Amino acid sequence: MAAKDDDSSFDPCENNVSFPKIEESILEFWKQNDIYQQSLDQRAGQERYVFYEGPPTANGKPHPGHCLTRAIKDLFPRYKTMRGYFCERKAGWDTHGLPVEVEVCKELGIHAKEEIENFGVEPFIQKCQASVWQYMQEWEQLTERLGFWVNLDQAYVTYHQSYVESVWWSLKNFFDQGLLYKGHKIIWWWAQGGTALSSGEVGQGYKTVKDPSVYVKFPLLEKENTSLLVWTTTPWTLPSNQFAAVNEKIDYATVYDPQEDHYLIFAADLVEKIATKMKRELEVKSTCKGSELVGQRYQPPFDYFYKTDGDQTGTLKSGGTESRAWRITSADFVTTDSGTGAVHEAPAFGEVDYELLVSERERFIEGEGPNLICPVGPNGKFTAEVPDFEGQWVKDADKAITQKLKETKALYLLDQYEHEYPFCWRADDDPLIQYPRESWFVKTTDFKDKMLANNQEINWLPDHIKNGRFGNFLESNVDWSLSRERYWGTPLPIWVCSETGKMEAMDSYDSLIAKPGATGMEVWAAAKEANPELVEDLKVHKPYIDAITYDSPFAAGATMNRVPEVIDCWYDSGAMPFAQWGYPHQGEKEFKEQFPANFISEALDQTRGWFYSQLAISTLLFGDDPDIKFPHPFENCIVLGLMLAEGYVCAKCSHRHADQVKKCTECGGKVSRKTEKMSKRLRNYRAPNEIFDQHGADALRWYFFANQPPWTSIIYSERAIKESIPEFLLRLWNVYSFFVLYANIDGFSPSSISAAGQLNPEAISTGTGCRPVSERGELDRWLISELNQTLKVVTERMDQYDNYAACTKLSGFVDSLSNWYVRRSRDRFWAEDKQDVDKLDAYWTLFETLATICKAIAPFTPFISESIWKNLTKSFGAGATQSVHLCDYPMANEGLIDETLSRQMSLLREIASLGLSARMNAKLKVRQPLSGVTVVLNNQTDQAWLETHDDLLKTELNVRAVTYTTDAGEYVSYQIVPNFKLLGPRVGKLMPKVKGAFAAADGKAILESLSQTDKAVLDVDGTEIELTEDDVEVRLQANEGWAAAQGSQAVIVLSTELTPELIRAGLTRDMVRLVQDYRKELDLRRTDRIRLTIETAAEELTQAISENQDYLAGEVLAAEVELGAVGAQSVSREIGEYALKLSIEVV
RNA sequence: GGUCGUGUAGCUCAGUUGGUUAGAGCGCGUCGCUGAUAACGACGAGGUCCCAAGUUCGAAUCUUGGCACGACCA
Repeated sequence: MAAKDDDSSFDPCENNVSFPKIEESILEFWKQNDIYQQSLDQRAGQERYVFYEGPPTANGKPHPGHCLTRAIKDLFPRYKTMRGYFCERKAGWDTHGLPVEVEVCKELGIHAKEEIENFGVEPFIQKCQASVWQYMQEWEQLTERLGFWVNLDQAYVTYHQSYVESVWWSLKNFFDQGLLYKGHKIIWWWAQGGTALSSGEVGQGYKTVKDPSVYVKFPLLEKENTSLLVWTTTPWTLPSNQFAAVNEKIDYATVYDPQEDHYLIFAADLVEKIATKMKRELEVKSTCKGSELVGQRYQPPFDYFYKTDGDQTGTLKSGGTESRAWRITSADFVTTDSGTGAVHEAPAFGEVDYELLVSERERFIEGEGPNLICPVGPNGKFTAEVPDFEGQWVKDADKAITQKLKETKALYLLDQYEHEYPFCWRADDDPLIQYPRESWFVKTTDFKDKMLANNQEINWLPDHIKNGRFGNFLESNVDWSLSRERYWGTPLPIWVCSETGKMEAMDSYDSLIAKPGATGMEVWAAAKEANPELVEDLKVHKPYIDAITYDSPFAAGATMNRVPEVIDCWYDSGAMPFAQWGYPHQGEKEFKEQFPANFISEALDQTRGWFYSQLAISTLLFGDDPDIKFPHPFENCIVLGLMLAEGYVCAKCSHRHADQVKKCTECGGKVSRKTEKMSKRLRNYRAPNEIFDQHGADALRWYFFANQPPWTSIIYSERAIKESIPEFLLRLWNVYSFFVLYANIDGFSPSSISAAGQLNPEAISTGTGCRPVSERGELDRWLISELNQTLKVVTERMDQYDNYAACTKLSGFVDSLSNWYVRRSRDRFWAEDKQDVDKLDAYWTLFETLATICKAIAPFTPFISESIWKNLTKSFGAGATQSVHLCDYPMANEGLIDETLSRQMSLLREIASLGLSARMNAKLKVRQPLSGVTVVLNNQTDQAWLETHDDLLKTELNVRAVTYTTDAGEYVSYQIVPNFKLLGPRVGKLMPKVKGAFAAADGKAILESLSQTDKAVLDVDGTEIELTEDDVEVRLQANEGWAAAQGSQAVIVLSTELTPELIRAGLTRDMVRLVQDYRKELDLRRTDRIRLTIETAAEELTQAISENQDYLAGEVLAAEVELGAVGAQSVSREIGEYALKLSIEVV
């Protein structure tokens, strides 16, 4: 954008604008001048707008979904800053947890926990810490390139000591209140990784798999030759069987299998199904309710425990005794959807099974109920209690167990069953198992009501999240399973007495080492000495923290040792409202000033993640504080939809194509468009950087903001991103470059403005030749009115976090600006007299509009607006605000909104559009002047106004005259229709008849009656209905035979008769076009004056030219127009059937 | 199976409290413009508003029940 002419007020715009190139230079400008910091400094002391950054993990590459979150996170803080708020934006990084460990394991080529232990926890942790920053650069680059203004230099990091200690403080708080407890639960267990997974993590790993489906005979002890037929998809749990469950309400059949000469009991509804599967005739002997089966004893398929404990009984609380296990019980969850209607229960390996055990145990007096059978180790392998399968990984043992069942004839049927089963989300091949485990829990269930109340006060967008997904999740709240038996995470700050088992929680490193007898700190000191590069923060991590012990206050001579667990990394991120400041050990001021957040935003998958962890921790910690009102820790939350990729997939061979092609490049098959999940594996999306390089960050941002509400799923389609450019960015750019072009040609300069500052309307009004808006022409007043109307809507919508509606409004305005204001004002800019008042009005109006709209779009498309701003303010030097992002957001001046004018102009535009439509239908090109049009309005309210705009219509439609008529019976017929909204409630059921009566009535007569007496009477089946003007809507129907077009408010009729004079005028316009073409061909400057010579034998042309010589000369900037022989430098052209030669000479 | 959401033009989506000609952009077609020019504009074709029942004078809109898709959870 090098200035060719330093005298001009604006740098010329390049013809072929490259947004990515502009953006690079703007980034440089922001950096050089520290605009972000300035935008903050300028608001210091103002009311805060608090934003929390949900920390991403930087150990993977950022993908398009991150662009969306970062774009939305940028939009509202920018907007609010311009609205005058002080909005600091602290970046953050989520650094702990399984994802990091798994990455490091991959790098090391190891997998299981034992392998990590063999590698050594200390070097492993060090690797984790380093790995966290692996893609840091890419993240920072993306953040900057997208224009996401956030303070990266002072980012919070979840592994930092201060952060960890904040988390400790909150945990100690819970511990001291008894809210942190160790419990025994069935959890989803990742055996290879040796850790539990949270429900959110489990949810991410479901896959469809085929598992064996086994139907096993459980012989009943009290019934000869009869078995309960039990079904399971996890044969490996059968050795641990403790009960069989039926549903009391279901009917069970006793069937006879002749082939085996054996009786089987299972759900009556399933007899046919199972008979089909077995390809056997099964004979139903009798049926009974499930309740009749309850209590019967059976022999389990494996006797590892049964052989010793099979006869044990216990005393019931209700009196009497019952066998402890291996009998039929009842459970509601048993259905006949699949299987046999009888379910095998291994309480160790199923949550519902475990609950059943617990409720069974409660029937017995203390100590006499059934114990939990669990012959599987934490590594997922069978223990010595099951010698036949000892050491086998349970899932692998399925086969051997099935084989064994076959041998003992316990197996009745073997089948396959397809279902969803969870796998470890980070290690795809590892199936999870349900497993009993001791784990630390946070007692969130005690706070359910408070969390629900807190939730009610949050403004969720979209609002169905509140009582839908999030609300439901809170309703079914279970205690937070907090601990992880892993390595890289915030250590659980609890120390246990070696003697008494009593525990204490620590809230900081200092308070820990200040404990009497504290020792073990030298382990860290030694490591640090060996490697001074080690970051200090590691000292609060495993294994260093584990080394620290102190004297037990509970028993003399005993030591306090830390428990081995680390915590769920969701807890880390949920603690960020206070932990980002290190509160309460430090940062109290910052915390108090910036709690709660006004605004956060993440994608839908964070419902159970960050949204929940924040709300839960905050409610537990601060929910009872009378000074802290709900909602906290966030007030407004935009829940973004998932981002989908667009793919082109061959129907035949499934080959994937990156771009839209019709035929498959591999097999020639038909390729169809498909939207699907983004997947690293399929590489079905373009890297964000490629989008930035080709289309620019503003294009991507605008696409995100303006194409759909942010909570719908967004298709990341390069094609769509590209297409959104001409619609808005380029259109605005064209208007702007049009302005710059002519302002420079005319020497228009805004530099006369005193105190330019932010180029507010008041400042602009001081410019030389700038008249008050009220004195300017209609078109100018209309534009300013639309502009203010736009600002009004945009600020209203943005205050409601509705960026989509705001963008729609902005886009509509830019369209009006380009396609009506500039188009209709072009000749004003071309006026000869540089001091012409109307011309200056046009410049000032357009200048003000550009300056204002540029500020209005700044939060959305920060680059292009900055670029325009810099050029518009070029002539003021330091007199104008340096960056558009340092300006206040433009607010509507409602006094300048003229609703009537707006309505009238839209009517005028409709009439113009109808005129063009009529021309089109009559095949009369716009270049051909016509003698006139006749306009017939449905409603005369605005006729007088329209009549004052004849000139505009004349130019737009290229006609000589515009006439309005009310008596247009010749051209149109009047059709009247009822105003349903008004008449409906009044006449009720009569409405269909009224409608008929309207159709049958003489429209014109009724209209006349209305216009004369303000009322009319309609006869509907003998009932007279009195009508007022409002009850009737008029529709005009153009009669046949006219070149006419009808719209909702008017009919336009063209005079199609072409006089020779009109034809010649048309020829002249053709001539103008030819000359302009030729000028361009000769590469003349726009301001070059020429001598034009035309040579033609066509009489019609000669006459046309001489008749319209002045017009022609004016249009093509010809000093002279000569009819006669051309010289050697000429071209031959044709207009219709006429041939001619042209020559041009610059004078 | 449960919860939530979505279903409107070839594609992506709007459609305010129910009101009778259902809109936009892109794409497509036809044409125009040629001093915003590797732009720009106009016009047009294209819709059983997923289906069914109900409420109502009147339903894309409200109710109920289906169907399909998606997400989350079991």
